[in-house]
Amino acid sequence: MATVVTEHTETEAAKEETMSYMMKRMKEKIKDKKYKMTSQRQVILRTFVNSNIRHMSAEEVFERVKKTAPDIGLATVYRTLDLFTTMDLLKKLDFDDGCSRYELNDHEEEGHFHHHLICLGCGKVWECNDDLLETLESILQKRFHFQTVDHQLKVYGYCEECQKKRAEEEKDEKARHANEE
Amino acid sequence: MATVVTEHTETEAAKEETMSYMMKRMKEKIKDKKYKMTSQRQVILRTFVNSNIRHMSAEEVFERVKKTAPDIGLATVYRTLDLFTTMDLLKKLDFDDGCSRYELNDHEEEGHFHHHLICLGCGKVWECNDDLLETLESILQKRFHFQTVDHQLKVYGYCEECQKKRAEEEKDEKARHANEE
DNA sequence: CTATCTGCAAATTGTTTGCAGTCCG
DNA sequence: CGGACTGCAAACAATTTGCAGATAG
Repeated sequence: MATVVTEHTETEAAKEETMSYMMKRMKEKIKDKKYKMTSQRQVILRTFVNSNIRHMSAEEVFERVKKTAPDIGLATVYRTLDLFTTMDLLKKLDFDDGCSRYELNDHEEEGHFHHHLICLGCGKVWECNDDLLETLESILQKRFHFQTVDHQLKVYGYCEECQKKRAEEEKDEKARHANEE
Repeated sequence: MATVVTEHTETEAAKEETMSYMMKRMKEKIKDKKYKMTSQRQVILRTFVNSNIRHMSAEEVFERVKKTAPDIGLATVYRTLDLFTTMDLLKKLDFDDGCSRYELNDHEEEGHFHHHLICLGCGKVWECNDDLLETLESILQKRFHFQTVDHQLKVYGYCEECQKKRAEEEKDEKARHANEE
């Protein structure tokens, strides 16, 4: 299973701000529907805001949350992540590493998507905020009459580091071949 | 689990051609490495070429292959699909419906990707061959020094049919609300 | 002949569900 | 108080693995 390491640098002040913003959104949306505000739900949301890791799997969230709330069950984590996803607080992602990942859905402005560069070498994931695809929707609408709600672009390739590694490996490979023959 | 229904119309003649082309590629690649040419592998590849269904899950392939080769095991199907994917004969896809799907990787020209429009209503998948993203790679290279090998764009939204359905449902919903109050 | 491949069954892994008890509103 | 929510354990579904026998080259 590839490790998805995406650091996220943010000042403490900025964190506070995101924190209260997300909390407010959660409280609004929870009141909106007939849901309840439980300690588990608060802790899980807080985990996303406080963590430097931007994309977390259910298991990762579970491990982190257990430190604050040791009695929590994995099933609750799954149920909460699911709920938050339908509430648009989180976004469910898939990096082909065998499990779903979730990230804070803090920029909810329409039409501003962000993409993921997934390194096939080390599995690291970069984020790329871009409006490259801004016009895509209108094209799809015209050509397929398809009403776009969201899209996810995954780009597979090699990061700078792995490009170097691979170049060296290839060199070694060739050297070995030359010796064998 | 959403059903992925993507029909693929092709004349018998075209099928024959794809068939022999794919078979040739398989034989080449199998000889290239130290792999062996088994009847199971041939049957599985043939299944992809002959089927009208473009994207198949392991289970679907298994069901189809069993008709020709009743003794085959599901594990073999998985192992073969995996092998074919690393051999670039197939492409592994993920439509978020709980299982991986595979499609024939017949157009191997670089830079010509095709995208999937996934309907959030009925789960149907459309294909959209397009060069919209042709310039993407060069931008990523410049900005992130990321060497792109492949990318996958998934577009979520509603197909024409489901747009109508949803409009009606909304109307009904409103009518019901009006009655209640 | 022998390394690769296969079928089978058992094991793993990520996720979901049923249920009895707990807790928010 | 009552329905929503929780933890637990059992259930599930997709995929993987170990192994003894089969088979391609």
